[in-house]
Amino acid sequence: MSSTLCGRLHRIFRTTTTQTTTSRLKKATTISKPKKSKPVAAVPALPTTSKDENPEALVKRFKKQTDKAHFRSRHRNYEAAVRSLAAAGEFSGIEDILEHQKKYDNVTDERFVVRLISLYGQAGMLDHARKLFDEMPQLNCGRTVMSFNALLSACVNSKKYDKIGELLHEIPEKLSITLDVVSYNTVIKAFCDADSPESALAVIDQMEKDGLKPNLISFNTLFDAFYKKSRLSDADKVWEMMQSNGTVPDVRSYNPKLRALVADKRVSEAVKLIEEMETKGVKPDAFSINALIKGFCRDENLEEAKRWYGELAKNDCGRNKLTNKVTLSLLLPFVCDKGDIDFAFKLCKEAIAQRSLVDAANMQRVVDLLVLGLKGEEAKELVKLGKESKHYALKLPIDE
DNA sequence: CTAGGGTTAG
Repeated sequence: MSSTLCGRLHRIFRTTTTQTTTSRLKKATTISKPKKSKPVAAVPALPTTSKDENPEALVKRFKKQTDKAHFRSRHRNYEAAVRSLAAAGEFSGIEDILEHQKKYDNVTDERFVVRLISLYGQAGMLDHARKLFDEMPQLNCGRTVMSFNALLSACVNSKKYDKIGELLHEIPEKLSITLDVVSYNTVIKAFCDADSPESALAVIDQMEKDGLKPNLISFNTLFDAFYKKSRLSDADKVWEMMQSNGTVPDVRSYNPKLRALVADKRVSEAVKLIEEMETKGVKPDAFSINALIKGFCRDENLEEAKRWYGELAKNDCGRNKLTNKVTLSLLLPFVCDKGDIDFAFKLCKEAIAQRSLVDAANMQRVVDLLVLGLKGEEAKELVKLGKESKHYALKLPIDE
């Protein structure tokens, strides 16, 4: 059975690769070529906890820390280290710390190895991911569709889309692995990222023929791809498919549409869509509201931008640091441009209180504007708060 | 302890 399933899926991959999508897939492949010597890190640069530590020290410290079982159980620890090393281009350090993990008993646990495979993928180190997958039997660790899926996903994260067809051809049949919905969804994601949403649609067809039912994630992946390309009528067809599949949309189905409407300068329709979501019991989140804020900032509608920022706080979806950083980086320069110093001051205080990092130059601008606006006390307060937070070395203009 | 094989903006 498994051979039939993946044989068909592989055929879709092959056909689409040899037809219209060839150039696109090739292009997607060549895009990553120039960086071939240095793997592409798929993890966005986020503020890390251990900043400015030199890579050798980090590797050494990390290996010592992983002697503790408690430390090993927290995937976030691994992600932070790998992200930081990848950002520094220290791929041998990543290899060092991940290979080191083989000495722990955890390697017999497939879930643990899956985590390591996906870390290699996030660091853009697909060859290492593949090698680890191949070594699993020697490590006394059983392989199921779960580790195969981790490997597929590593292709997507390292943008090596052309490897997916090879893996589908080579592995499932040989290892008697039956593909599941996650496998198909990963292939859908690969086609979407490789700029071939048409092929991704073909995968949906194939999975239905193979007796697997597409799920929410299958459709949401397609929504994102079509709306990103402003292909609203294609996306409408996906809504119909979803409906006939009996799948109920969630907030992540609506968010790409909100962004597309805003990008198409249809902000009032986006607002209506938010209302529709609420009617249907789908609660808008920070992504939904940020889409609107972005539109109102662009249209220079200060009142509406402020109102929706208030909605963020009300819905308690402004808690996330990263989310807040995005909101504030949208809003702060705009509010300064509009000369609403009091609101800018409030935003800065909230940013500091929530420890969500915003661009230091933007915050300095607020200090300067406060001074210009004869609000010296507020300016001083902000400088003091920035200093206390240890994140901002703000200066009063008179200090210079 | 709660999670990490698959889906969001910049």
